[in-house]
Amino acid sequence: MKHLTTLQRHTIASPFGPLLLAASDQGLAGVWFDDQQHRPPDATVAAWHENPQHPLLQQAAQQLDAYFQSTTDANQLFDLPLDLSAGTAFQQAVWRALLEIPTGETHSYAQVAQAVGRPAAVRAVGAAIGRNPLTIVVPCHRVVGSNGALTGYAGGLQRKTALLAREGAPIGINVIPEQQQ
Amino acid sequence: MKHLTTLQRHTIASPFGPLLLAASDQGLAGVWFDDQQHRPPDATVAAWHENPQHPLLQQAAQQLDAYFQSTTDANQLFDLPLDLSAGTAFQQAVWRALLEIPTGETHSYAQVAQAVGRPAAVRAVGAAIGRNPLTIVVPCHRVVGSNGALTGYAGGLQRKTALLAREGAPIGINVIPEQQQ
DNA sequence: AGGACCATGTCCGGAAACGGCGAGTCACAG
DNA sequence: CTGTGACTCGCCGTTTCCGGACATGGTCCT
Repeated sequence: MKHLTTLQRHTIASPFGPLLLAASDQGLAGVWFDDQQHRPPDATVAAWHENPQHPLLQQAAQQLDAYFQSTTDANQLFDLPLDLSAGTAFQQAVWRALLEIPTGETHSYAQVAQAVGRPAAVRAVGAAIGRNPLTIVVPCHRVVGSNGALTGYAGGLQRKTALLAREGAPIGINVIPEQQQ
Repeated sequence: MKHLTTLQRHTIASPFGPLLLAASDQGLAGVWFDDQQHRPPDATVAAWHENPQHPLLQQAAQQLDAYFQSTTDANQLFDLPLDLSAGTAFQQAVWRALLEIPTGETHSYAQVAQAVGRPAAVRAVGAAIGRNPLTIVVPCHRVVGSNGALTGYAGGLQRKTALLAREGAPIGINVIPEQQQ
């Protein structure tokens, strides 16, 4: 991931743990769980400007709250400008493809690979999805193995399962009991 | 059963219910009851070409009609080219062995196993007979347990009994009253 | 520039389960 | 003493299932 500079940041609470939000002047640039993988290093985050007043951050916080509270019907959430410029061209293509997956559905990594026009780049897609900087907002949790296995989630399989469950998506096989995270 | 492609099909009526006929360019490839076990899936059948005019299918239909109408004397019925290529080598051997059983007789699974040179492969013979793609034409209904029990029939024991009865074959023991099908 | 890493998917081979059985055993009637 | 019937167990080709071995393509690291 490219180095992100000059960001505004703010941390909010969520049912799944604290969320760190980050915004550039282009749009929302980051949503991370405190303890997730591929999070920007603390040193980097410390250099950003803590700013609870930032309009975009407030807006994002509000929409996330709405997402967490709506127990059932959840459509067309998240209407925000996004700044995906931190990713490579390929990664951005993948992330954008994720935005097309409707709530309550799951696609396979192969399907996503197909969607970005690189049918064989399946593992690369997996890698790209793993680096998704916008947890929840870019629904990387809606991608599962073609056999239905959850296979992975930067925030932990526990959270992936919970997110899918509350979206009403069909949850596939083998949610490995232990070894989550 | 291997995947059969590019077949011509036609469904005819019979005293035992509708029969689906299928022909390849090698010969008659299938005769199934609508509701029998081990029938090709509907999706597969749908891909075949409905063709009532096909000479072989017409011929088969005619010979089947003759079989159903001849109340008593029924010899050397069914003079048709058969396409058994859908089966494994073993299955084909078994099916060919069935063709040797004269009308009005029954053989045991053990006898058939003997006939194909695998005296011990008795259960395997049973399995192979169960997959017979050419009901009636390949007389799998003429095989009963060595103690005379009917034991099984993909089209239902009801039909097996009736077929044997009208062929004048000795019907063995225990035609289980209920549980026919 | 080269090589290792992966939130995958496919293919292949071995192992186990599954039958349209039959022979052998045992327990009970007649 | 025969004869039945319920049960167990070995039989063997097929099917299904499972685990391991790859190919794959972008990134990241050296």
